[in-house]
Amino acid sequence: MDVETTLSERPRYAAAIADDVLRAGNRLRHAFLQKPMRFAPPDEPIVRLTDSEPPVILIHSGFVFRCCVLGDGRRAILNIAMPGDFIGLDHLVLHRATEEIIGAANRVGYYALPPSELWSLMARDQAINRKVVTLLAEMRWRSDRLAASIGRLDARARICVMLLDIYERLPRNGLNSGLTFNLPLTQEQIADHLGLTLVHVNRTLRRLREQRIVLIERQTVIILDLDRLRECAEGLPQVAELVEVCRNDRHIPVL
Amino acid sequence: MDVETTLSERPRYAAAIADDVLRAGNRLRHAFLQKPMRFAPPDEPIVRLTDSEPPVILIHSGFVFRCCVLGDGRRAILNIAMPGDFIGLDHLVLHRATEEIIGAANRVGYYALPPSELWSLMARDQAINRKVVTLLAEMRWRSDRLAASIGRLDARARICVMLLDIYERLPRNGLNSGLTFNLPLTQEQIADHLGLTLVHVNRTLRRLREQRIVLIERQTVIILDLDRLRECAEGLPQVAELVEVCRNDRHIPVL
DNA sequence: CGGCGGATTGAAGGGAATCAATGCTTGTGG
DNA sequence: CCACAAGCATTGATTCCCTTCAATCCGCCG
Repeated sequence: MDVETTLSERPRYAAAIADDVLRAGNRLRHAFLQKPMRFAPPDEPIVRLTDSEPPVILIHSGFVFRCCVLGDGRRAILNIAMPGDFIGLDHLVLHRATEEIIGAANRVGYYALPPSELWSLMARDQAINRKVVTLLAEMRWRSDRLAASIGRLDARARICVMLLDIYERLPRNGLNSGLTFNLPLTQEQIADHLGLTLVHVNRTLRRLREQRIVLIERQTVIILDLDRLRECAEGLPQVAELVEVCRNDRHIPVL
Repeated sequence: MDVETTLSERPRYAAAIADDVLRAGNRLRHAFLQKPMRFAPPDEPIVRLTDSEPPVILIHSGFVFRCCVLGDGRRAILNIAMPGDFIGLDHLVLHRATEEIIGAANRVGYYALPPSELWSLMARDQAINRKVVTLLAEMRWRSDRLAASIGRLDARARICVMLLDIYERLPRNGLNSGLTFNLPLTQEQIADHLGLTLVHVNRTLRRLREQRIVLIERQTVIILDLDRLRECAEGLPQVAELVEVCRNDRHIPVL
């Protein structure tokens, strides 16, 4: 593998702690599952900026994103999370959220754990502690990747990277992994995530459709030509080592 | 304070753990200071992609950045760190670096701690553990902020945000805090950091100079009009609460 | 001196934003 | 059941920020 392709591969975890972290991940999930499931209707933020002591969240169903609104009213979506993902780990150290956490389109089911409980869990169980550190590092890697993607790729490549990323995260989270999957995001939300405008996302999707690479209709993504999709996403190309990643990070689906 | 300005303020840490973390930060630094100081000549990476088991680093002198090269040879600089900053905390959980860590322009002095030693430190000392989690969360916030900045602001605003950010981090790290400071980055590196081209950075700097807002000459930044600089950086405006941040995060300078 | 990396500037082109108008679904209420 | 509104998707025309290509200049160093 080429040294140049680094930001593209998913990070690989040190072997010594991999299995350890794997099992700890399941214990961590288990702790969340003890909590009652909550639901957020669409358009109802899960975490608001005004909330004090916001919880850490494990998503059960539906897509969720973190977003912030800029001075001029424009919006930036920093992170898209799907069932099985944790979100809001920053709340471990922040007494107020820095971004809102909002459900996308459909109804969201989730488990919420207060930071204090997670801290004591981490203090008692060193492996869970490592899992949390691992999650934080992975999210940082993801944020960096987004910044590089927005800064250095054109609209077409950015969209392809995003779609491939979601496509490859789905099976990790125990979700359907076919070439067709559900993506409950509006084009405006995609635009806000990728630093584009709604209009330009639309045009770019049309071109991808005309070239028979990928088809997005309503909220369904159909990958028509996976190889060419990968080509388009090159620059920061995709996952070379899904196998090892799965070994290190697979978990019991929460669904 | 406006709810809309969130990603702009530095994160505020939960009061309960603030002092705790403050003292732990100094213990953490102390652990790094036990190591022999190392030096990296300019153009000599501190951490390479090929390194296995890369260390965590505390910077003593000089500026340092993390960067990755894309498929087409273009580069993305994801993070700029200055004396007093930690870098490479991701190496706690990665057995190979995802990005190179490179010194900028001048000679870099640093302390390096193997991940295994940091882990045992964290296991022994819960407060240090919290400090590390806090640092990781802060870096993620910084990465998110960069992504939002590149995605939603124009060249002028991006540059102003970057300059203000550095200007305000300097005193936190025990460095000179006047309106004039040293910025050992080439225009090309600034461009790679902000998702622009060298040429356009140059033009934008010229306009900022003509408007008598900020002057960059050689590697010296002179802020001519701090208020207007803040105006330009609006959108994700700057630090509203430097006081609280300092209280929570000031540390003994390592110089 | 010559070479080199960085900075500067001009001219031309393109990708994306903006402005604006029109469909298309969906949900709501009369 | 239809009318209507609202939100999202689609498309065209125009503008402009930024890139690309190219040339020059400057300070530095062997």
